[in-house]
Amino acid sequence: MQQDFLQEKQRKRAPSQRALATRSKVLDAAELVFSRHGFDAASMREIAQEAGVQVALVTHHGGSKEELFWRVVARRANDLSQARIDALEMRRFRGPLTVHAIVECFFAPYLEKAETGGAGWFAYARLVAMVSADPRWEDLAKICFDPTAQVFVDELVRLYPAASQRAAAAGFVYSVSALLALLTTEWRMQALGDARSSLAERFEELVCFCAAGLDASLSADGGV
Amino acid sequence: MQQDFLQEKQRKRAPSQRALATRSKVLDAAELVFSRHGFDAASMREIAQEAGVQVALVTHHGGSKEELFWRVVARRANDLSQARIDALEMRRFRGPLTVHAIVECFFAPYLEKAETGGAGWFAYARLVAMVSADPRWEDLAKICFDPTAQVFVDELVRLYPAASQRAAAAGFVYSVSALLALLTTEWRMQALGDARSSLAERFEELVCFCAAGLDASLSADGGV
DNA sequence: CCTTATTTTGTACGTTTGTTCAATTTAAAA
DNA sequence: TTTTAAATTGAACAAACGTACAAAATAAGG
Repeated sequence: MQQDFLQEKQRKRAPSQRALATRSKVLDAAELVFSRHGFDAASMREIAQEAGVQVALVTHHGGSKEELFWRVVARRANDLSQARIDALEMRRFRGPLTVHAIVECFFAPYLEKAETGGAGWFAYARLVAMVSADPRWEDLAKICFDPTAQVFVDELVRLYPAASQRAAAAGFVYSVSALLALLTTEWRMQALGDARSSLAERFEELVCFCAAGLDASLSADGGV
Repeated sequence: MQQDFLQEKQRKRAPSQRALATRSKVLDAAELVFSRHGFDAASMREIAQEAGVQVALVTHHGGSKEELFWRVVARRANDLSQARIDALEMRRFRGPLTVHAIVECFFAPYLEKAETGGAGWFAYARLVAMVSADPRWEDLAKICFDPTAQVFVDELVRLYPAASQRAAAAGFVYSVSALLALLTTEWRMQALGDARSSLAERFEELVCFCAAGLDASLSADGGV
């Protein structure tokens, strides 16, 4: 479902361990630099420098700049999507789903990965925000994000049969945008509020926010 | 409060009417092109072509590319901020404020301008989203957006005395991010939902979403 | 009308960009 | 060990970028 939108050319030999390591370094560096400057302001040369390799190696492992961005985004997308689907399935065994539970199953897996998986996941959140905001990445979003999103939207519709698919999708987009705001615009919040709090606390607070918002807008919805 | 962060050089003559017209054309074109491609992918040459003038004229009226972006954002910021403050003041006369009313006073003025003020306001929403998402524009946001935002956050704190300033600011940021999502990522929603609806309908739905979310997260908040 | 500040034109400069390619080194496969 | 596919190097390319500047055209102020 994920490896087939830009396949490698056919190989006659297995890649060396060093080659695999460099490929990882390149993708890590690209992830970091893309998240730092955005797609356009990021340069292949800075990515190369960050990875400690030659510029041509970035092209060799990542393809064109645009292909490289696709690869970086797609690399973590499967992992995260699977964790979300799993969380939803697990949650089903513990009784009927609530809005709060649905939102939590979508949000929590990222939090877990971000807290245990290192800085890469934090950079990744910024990339997701870029993809979600820029129509230029519409196809990428369609492939990497939409299938999982659709599962959760469907779950919302099942919970609010009177609500329209459109309203559920809208509420879901609002929720995700709030999540991305939490992850990417801490500087904005610190400018408006004072004290700090842990990431986990803010997550729980956000889940409440979104669950209540979804409940209100989907309960009120006429269902056209 | 708004014209003094990048002043013009002192003039000995009033600008001609043609000059003012071209300046407007340049700012309009810049607004359009910035919103189309983002700051980095936008080029001074495309802005010039869009405005139908020479490249050097864009520099002459807008300054450097970065200064030009500041001018474009600041141009509508005052107008919109004033409308929001006015809406809040007007609303006070009609009885005590509710969360729903506070959110509506912040959201509605933009809707009104977008529906009557032409395509520029739609492009402007994308610029606001860029400024809000990119730390590079922190100072710009601080000058153009924060004062008004602070007023609304304070209003929330007044309504929920037990809630912390931090929680109120977070809820406000979530709400604004959802508003920007509504205005800038219609393509994402259409991918997940089916039927369409009017902008005004979606606005009212979003106000419900945010009001309920704010109420839930600010009522639950311990108030540290 | 005359003066000259300002606006507009046209062009050019130096830099950085993404991408390409031949040569060299490395290591998988036989 | 030999072969050779793959990885890596280093350099170069044309194109596009933001910016600067002198010359020409325009119009405000007196």
